Amino acid sequence: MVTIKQIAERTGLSIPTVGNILGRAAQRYSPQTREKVHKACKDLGYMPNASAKAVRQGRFDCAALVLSRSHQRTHSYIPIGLLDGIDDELSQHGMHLTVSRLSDEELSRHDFLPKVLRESMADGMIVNYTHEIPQAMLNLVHAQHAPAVWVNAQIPEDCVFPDDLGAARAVTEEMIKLGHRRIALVHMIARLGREGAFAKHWQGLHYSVRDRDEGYAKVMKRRGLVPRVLSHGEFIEESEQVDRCRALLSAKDRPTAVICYSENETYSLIGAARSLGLSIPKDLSVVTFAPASMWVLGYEVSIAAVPTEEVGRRAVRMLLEKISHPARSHKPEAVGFGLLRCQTLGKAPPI
Amino acid sequence: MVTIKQIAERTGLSIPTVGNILGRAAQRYSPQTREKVHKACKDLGYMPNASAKAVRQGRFDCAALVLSRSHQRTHSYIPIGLLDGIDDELSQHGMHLTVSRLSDEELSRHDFLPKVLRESMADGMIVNYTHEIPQAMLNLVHAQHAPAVWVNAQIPEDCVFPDDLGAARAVTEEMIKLGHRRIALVHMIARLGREGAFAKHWQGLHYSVRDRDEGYAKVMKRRGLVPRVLSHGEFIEESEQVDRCRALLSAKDRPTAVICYSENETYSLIGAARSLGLSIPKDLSVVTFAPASMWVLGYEVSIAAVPTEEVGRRAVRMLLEKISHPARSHKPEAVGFGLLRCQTLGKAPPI
DNA sequence: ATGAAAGCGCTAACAA
DNA sequence: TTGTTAGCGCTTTCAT
Repeated sequence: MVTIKQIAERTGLSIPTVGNILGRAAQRYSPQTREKVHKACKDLGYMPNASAKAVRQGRFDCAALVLSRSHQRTHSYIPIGLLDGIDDELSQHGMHLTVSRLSDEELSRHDFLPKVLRESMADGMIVNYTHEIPQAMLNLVHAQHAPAVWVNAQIPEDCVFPDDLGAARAVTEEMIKLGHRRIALVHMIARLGREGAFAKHWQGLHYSVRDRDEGYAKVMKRRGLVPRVLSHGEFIEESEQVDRCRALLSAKDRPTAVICYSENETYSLIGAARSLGLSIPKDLSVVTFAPASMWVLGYEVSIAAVPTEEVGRRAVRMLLEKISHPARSHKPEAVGFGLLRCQTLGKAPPI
Repeated sequence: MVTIKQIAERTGLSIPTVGNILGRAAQRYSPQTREKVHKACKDLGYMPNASAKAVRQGRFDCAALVLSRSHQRTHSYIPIGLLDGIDDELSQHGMHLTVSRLSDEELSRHDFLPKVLRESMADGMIVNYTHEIPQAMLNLVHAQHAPAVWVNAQIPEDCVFPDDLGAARAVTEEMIKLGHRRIALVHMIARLGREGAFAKHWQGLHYSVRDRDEGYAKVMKRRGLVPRVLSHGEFIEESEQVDRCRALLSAKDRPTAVICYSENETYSLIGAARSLGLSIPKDLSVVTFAPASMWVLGYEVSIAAVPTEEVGRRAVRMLLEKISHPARSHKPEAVGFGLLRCQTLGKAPPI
């Protein structure tokens, strides 16, 4: 490892001189000296040691992202947008990111915690522990003595999450504006855990399940329309999902517009629609919640675009605030969705 | 921040005593003293400062994961398995992970590099820069003076990647063993960049495109069969993909088995098959490359399971080797796929 | 414009 | 069994 000491020796200057020139006080020195130092650095391939700086400054210039690992099977992906948003915003402030995953089992065993939670190495944490946040998790974060911001979760304070409620409302309103009256919400609730249990009363489900349902249902009722949901409170085997969609779409009073909870439902629904000879969007409009535009069976689907990247950015900004003023707490921030209108959303057919 | 100094003051012991008790030399001290120290730590909420340790030990106990950001639009996801594999293996060795993304544009601007590449903060790096690795990238990594391992890329040394060649061979062999003769490979090459250009001769494409094609084609030829690929050397609009699959499947000599490059093709292909009334796997077998099992229109699709997690683990092991012995270089490691047989792979229909 | 001295939190060698 | 001393790489006064 090349150190400023070596640069000092090579240039015949003192250690602080080199440090100052490479740091914030460069203008105090003569151009020649500066040049000499920079040349030596280039020659030797010097890079500052982030840890030494951190020790001295009492600040890591680092944020930790804690990811929940509990639902690995069902959520095979990390929203890359979250990483993008977080990392972009962090690097604008000269900070970097360390990442760690934490499973439910590890929550209890204090001897088996990830390093990020055992040692201090970050100025704050962004916690992506979205489903019901266990007390043990709150304790762990508290034990860190570091400011924390939750993403993708609704808690009383210090959290940033996509505004699923507003988005569901907006999509429903938009469909009604297009003349739709029979609008359904399709959400095949996934099996929770190994035992095949599923949630009652939203228990153990991500808040978006409740909020998307609620936003949709409230607007429907306010307009005097009847909400129809396939299918909360019931677990549907993957193998049956298409059939259930077919049943929904072949009923006499079939919906003319469907809001899908996510990509999964969209594939089944559009597949079912095609197999019934329904054409999109003439006979059926489809909008789905998704992070980015998606093509299904030749259609570019209209999207309520989950603002994952913006959530990341806002979380970082909130975290930086908290790092500066640890005492202050912040109100929950709901980040608005974009509504991306593509081929699959159109006027209601005449009835 | 709570330091061992404060623990020392509170317990009336010396700083090194506290440090030793919390570190590797605990057994040298009396149970009472140890207990006193541990109690004080718990009371004050002490956590060791990772940076201070790093400075002193000349070792960060940290690996950096550098992600390419270049194909953000098309690759909206990070394979979580990679993170899982890397982080699991790292934490078994008391190390943690920092993450950074790097776009093609940033490669050139040395003033706009991510911190991980400007400062030293990791003992080594895992580089996930999969498409043609630019010289600038190699220079950057070299400038770090830190050992590096590439994942998901084929370079002359120090890389770990999924064995797409072997997997394609294995899948093709398996289909032939089941009696299939007319086997096709479906891969709708994605548009590269904004201009809609697409690759010739695999240029600018991920190695898996070439290797999956090659593995498939070689086995076909060796068995005296004719490889049929939809469609290399041609860019197919998303809106046309289903129609192209329909064309493929409605020809008189239609394939009885299809290997899909990825999820995308699988949706289109199975959609087309269903719309033609083909039943799966009676009339048509389907296998796709994918990270995990997937359900499409009611079928659980047979999978060549990309061993992303294992790639991560192996990369870490190779990296640790390199950290211990920086001079040694390692031969490329190809990690085998699992073949997950589900509903969509069956015997060839009688012709 | 440059350097000397001190110290961040932790650890390792050695002394007592 | 415990304490002393020294030092990792860097930054921050404060002299010169």
